[in-house]
Amino acid sequence: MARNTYHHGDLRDELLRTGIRLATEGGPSAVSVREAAREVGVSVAALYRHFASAEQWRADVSRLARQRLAESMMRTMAATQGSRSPAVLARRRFRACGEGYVDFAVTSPGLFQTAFMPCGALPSQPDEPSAWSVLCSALDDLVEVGALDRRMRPEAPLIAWTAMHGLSALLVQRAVDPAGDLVARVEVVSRGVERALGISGTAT
Amino acid sequence: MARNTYHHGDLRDELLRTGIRLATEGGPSAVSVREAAREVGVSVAALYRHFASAEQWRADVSRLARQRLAESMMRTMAATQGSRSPAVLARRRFRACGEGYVDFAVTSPGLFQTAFMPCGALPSQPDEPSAWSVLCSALDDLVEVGALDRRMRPEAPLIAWTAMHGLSALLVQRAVDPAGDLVARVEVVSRGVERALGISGTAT
DNA sequence: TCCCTGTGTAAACGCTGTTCACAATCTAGG
DNA sequence: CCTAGATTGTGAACAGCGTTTACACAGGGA
Repeated sequence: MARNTYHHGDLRDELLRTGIRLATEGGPSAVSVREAAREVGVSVAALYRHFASAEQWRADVSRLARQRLAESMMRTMAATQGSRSPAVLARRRFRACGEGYVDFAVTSPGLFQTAFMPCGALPSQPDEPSAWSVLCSALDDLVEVGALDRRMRPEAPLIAWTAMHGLSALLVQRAVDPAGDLVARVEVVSRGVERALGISGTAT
Repeated sequence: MARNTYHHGDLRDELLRTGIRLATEGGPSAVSVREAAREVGVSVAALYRHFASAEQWRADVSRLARQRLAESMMRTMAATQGSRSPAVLARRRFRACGEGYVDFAVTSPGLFQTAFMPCGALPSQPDEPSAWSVLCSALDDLVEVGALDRRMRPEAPLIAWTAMHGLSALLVQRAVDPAGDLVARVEVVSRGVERALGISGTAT
């Protein structure tokens, strides 16, 4: 980390990585220009060679955080064990999709809040992995195996995303008391989404 | 507003009201101690006679904002026109409950973000009106008229709240593109919640 | 009347984001 | 190789923020 040359060579990326670490440890308010510069061992003004403003830097950190969220969802989905039928596998993977979302929020609340903190334009590049695209691919699989009615497909992502994001946000902000059983709540909301989408075979 | 006496007499409340106004106009980042003191026409340190810290003041402003949210829901519900049967009235009022939530978020995004900004303990006093209690009374009405299965009642508020809060949060943060039709999205999520809860008579 | 408690003030401290002139380094072209 | 220019990092300054401190003003009870 400690550089030996005058020119860092990878300062922009390291500032972003440091921002992610600060967000993970202390939440949105902890991701400050001066702290990041201190951690990297560089002058404060150096950041302004790579970002137009602190706000721009924070927005990029936030975008990276959303990317981490999508990766968490993909990891949880990938860890889902295959079953006999592709139908129950698709349903399990859809479940895992939402569980990965909530899991990311509760295990990294600071990073989750940073991912959705109020900062300018949220829409990410269309090519990079997003929670939306991961969710959509899971829904496509459900349609493919016949577990989700094709006519429901257009409105499905909004219904699923709002439910899981709402649960995550309220948990992170302790708006629902954190003493309660977490997995039970995730189960309740997951089954609610499945009923809302009319996903067949939810009896398991 | 401009006081004539040395002692203000109502400074605490006016600082809270000013905080609400600042939040409404500029969002969470605009609600600062110095700005509030400037607006009220008082010294900065005066605030510290009434609040332990800026964080405490902000937390109280946030609690007031959540109260405004609950009031918005109640207003929308109260404006719902009565119908022939109490059953359709209860369903309409339940719809209005969620619509009032989302409406508050999109018409006062700064205040909504302030209501749920990351600041310490969110749980409000049990006696004051909260979005949760308003929602619960609407659900009780649904059970009363037989539109909602009593066995669904315990998990109903979590399902309904997470959906509406998620939609509101994602709309406010522009995570779903704001160009789309707003009322259509609210409709989609509302119907999803009704299917999730198995509310009868959703064909209207 | 006097004093004491409660409330508002002014000034200072360290923190933040931002900008400036300047210095060190890397890179192209001769 | 060597120099000119572009790129990247530095240090100092500025204003704004939250917080604390010692002090000034007002009102109520002995």
